[in-house]
Amino acid sequence: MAGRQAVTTRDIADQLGISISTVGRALSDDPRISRETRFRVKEKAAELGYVGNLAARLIRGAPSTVVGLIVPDVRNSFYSTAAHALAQTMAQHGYQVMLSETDDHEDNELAQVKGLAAAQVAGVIIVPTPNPRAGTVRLLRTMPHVQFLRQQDKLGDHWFGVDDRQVLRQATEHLVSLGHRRIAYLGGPPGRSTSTRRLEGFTGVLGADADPELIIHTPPSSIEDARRAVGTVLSSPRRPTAIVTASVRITEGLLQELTARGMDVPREMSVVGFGDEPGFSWWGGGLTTMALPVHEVATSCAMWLLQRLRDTGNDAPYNSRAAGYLVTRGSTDVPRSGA
Amino acid sequence: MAGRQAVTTRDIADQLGISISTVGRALSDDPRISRETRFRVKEKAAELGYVGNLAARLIRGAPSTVVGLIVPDVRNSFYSTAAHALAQTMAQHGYQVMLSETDDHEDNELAQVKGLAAAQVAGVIIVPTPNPRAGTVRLLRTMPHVQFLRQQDKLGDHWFGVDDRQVLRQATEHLVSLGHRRIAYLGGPPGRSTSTRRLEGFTGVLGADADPELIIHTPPSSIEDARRAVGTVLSSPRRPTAIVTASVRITEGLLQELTARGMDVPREMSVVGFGDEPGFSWWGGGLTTMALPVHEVATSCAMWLLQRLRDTGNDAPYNSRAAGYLVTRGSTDVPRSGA
DNA sequence: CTGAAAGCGCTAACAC
DNA sequence: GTGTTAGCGCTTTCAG
Repeated sequence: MAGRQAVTTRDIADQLGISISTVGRALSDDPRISRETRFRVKEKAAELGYVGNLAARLIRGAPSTVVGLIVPDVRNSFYSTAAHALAQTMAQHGYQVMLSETDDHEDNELAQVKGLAAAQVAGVIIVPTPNPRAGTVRLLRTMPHVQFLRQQDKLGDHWFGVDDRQVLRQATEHLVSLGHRRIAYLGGPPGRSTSTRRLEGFTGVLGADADPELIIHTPPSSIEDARRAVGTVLSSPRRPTAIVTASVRITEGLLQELTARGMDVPREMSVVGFGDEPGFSWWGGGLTTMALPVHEVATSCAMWLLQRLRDTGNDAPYNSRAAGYLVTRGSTDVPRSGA
Repeated sequence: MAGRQAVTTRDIADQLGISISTVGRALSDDPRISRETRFRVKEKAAELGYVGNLAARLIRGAPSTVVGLIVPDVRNSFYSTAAHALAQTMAQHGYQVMLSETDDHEDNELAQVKGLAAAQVAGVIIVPTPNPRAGTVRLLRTMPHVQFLRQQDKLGDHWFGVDDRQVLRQATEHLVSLGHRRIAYLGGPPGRSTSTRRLEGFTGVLGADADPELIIHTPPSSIEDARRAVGTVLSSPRRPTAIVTASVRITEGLLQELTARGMDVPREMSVVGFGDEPGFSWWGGGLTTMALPVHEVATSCAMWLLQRLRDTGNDAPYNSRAAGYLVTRGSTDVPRSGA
């Protein structure tokens, strides 16, 4: 690399033989500065490759132009979609995005929130861990923030997500309407707000027909555990005629396992997935699945935060719960033998 | 939100009736400060929820703890993988990651680089656009940076990527070894360094057998264009017995189109994909494809940058070209009729 | 062992 | 129309 030292307003002032404040004013198009001086300053700035020092502005009390995004893992398509929507929306409005991952560990979460606070971010969008540390809660209270997808009461009442209950309700209703009664549910363990509500959506529809033995909780991001769970379900004496899943990774595990076992879908087993990833459409005869408007939700979330940053007073609770929609493809059919 | 105002060292000093510098020293474990004072200061700091102001440190010349990542679009699995590897590695070493997207547009790229420069980032990892603006080049020269995946000579000689030529060579050799001669190539337009080298890998193996009519360039991130290209290839009078692709999205488009047409793979057509996305393993009888060690490459890239930030002197050229490997599944077989 | 003071780059009040 | 000055939060001399 070459010129380590960044050029400052002082450099410009010195080279032009004028004062630093004149330079500052010229650069910010202050009307008091003569057209000519303004021109000379800007020309020199361009020539030297001047780039303002945000840190210096920040310290003077200028509003920060950075927002933080805290997610478990960007590789998860929900979160990469969110990161994209956020980066896009924020860039359009002159903001920058700081990316933090928690790996769903509360200590990482706290460390990241501290980092963002130290960096003076203007606001934060967070997918909280199941049980945030007290420090995390306290720190977040000092900065504008919104929760995305997951919801944690202690973290305040600003939330953008999908209607998890509705999503699983609709998935389950679809199977029930086809005649299924013995349906297995593969989801994340309760504790995460999303998992809890998804399970509620499922049991809400199935009522007394819900068989506790066919409700299996696995770590929602482990494909391996999901595959094992599928094995358990299939070898159950009360083997189901259909399976619904409540996480993208679990869905992927399910598809892998069913493929490996050469299961005949939908003849032997109907399947409804969660989310609509690229490969889902060509799995077998196409996977029937619940598509989620993640991009839209993330964009709304970003827009709301922007608005919130402008209007520092407004702090009214805000909740947005977007609906998912069923994409019917080839993986669901009526049960072979009446359940 | 509550306490807008962040607490400063001054607040701590005032409340304890000591000087600001003592507080600063205590917080940084300066041995000159008595054990007791140090303790009182830290306790007070914790009580008030003190978080150092990075901007203030920065302006004093402290090294920045932020690195920038510039990618076309994080939703692309290559880049989300990179973002994850980077975030993870950097967090481990006390750095933070600023995420910038270019959407492959050079003006966005310039704007993002400017933003990162203004934010005083310590370094940058960039997937450059095909033709960076002069300003981008000039600005990048002033900060430590590494190129990731794509390579652009003007941007310097630090690069981490995969051996694109080798990847397409191996893919093509696999088909040739099965007996294919009439092979179509679906890749991005030359101009991007990666596309050029991938095409070279293909033509290098096929030599005189390469049929210009069967080499089709489409925007590497457009599934739609890829699908159309597949149509073109299939209706060609010199219809190929096999197809290789040179981008993930194009591969996805190909799979969709072949599925839609009910093509019998590998009997009617052999196919080798690019990258190994989750769904590829269950497409048809499994997609034979070139897997790429993106995570490993990204991690090395991050580690190298860290090292580079420490050792400010070292600026020797560094190139790393990781090999991809063939994953043989069910989508390739010997040609039905001798080519 | 602790305090006072300077200064990083920038802006805004206050001169002239 | 332009210059001077002060001060943001922090570290780092230089004095005690």
